[in-house]
Amino acid sequence: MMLTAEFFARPTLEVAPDLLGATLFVETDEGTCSGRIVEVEAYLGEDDAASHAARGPTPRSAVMFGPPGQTYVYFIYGMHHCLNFVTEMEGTPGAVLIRALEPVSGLELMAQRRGTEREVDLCNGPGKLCQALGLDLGWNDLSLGGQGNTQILLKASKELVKYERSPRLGIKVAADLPYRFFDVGSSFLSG
DNA sequence: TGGATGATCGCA
DNA sequence: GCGATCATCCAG
Repeated sequence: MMLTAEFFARPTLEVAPDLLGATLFVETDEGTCSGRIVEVEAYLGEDDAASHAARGPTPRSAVMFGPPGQTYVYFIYGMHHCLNFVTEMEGTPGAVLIRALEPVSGLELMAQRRGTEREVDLCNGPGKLCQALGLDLGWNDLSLGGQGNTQILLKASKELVKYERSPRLGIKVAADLPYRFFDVGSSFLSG
């Protein structure tokens, strides 16, 4: 069962834990890679100072105010990309940051892109997984599925994932909010 | 523990 | 325009 925009058209804090266990597929000219989502973070609107949407829409954050299910990919620290999926109804900002994956397929390609053979180091961080999957700004504001030889897909989980919450990592404001969700038993987490 | 490295955004 | 900031990663 593939996840569609409908899955994301609800409160961000409900979508975030439900994404745990889902499988993310990224198809490119080089091949297809996939991984099981084991760690995410929720970013809200004006009540969340750490969110790019906290001060209203900007050229970058406008995607977060758009229709649910769209990708939100941004460039940070001069060298890394981060992948989110937009949540909430159109007009209401929200997104879920994908922080870590358990590699499932395309490990050879991911290892080549990452420059390491260590399976545990391929996707255990938001920047790492974008590098492993070949994601950059060209993947921003895309719909799930779509057409052509490059596409991004999400397959729902059949299992019930046991997860925990914690404060989000790598932020200095709103650092107390417990908006990080992670698979308790996974050994592919970031941090 | 700090340096790389450049887009983004608020304010001038 | 300008400079502070940044949802990170890696070497040392």
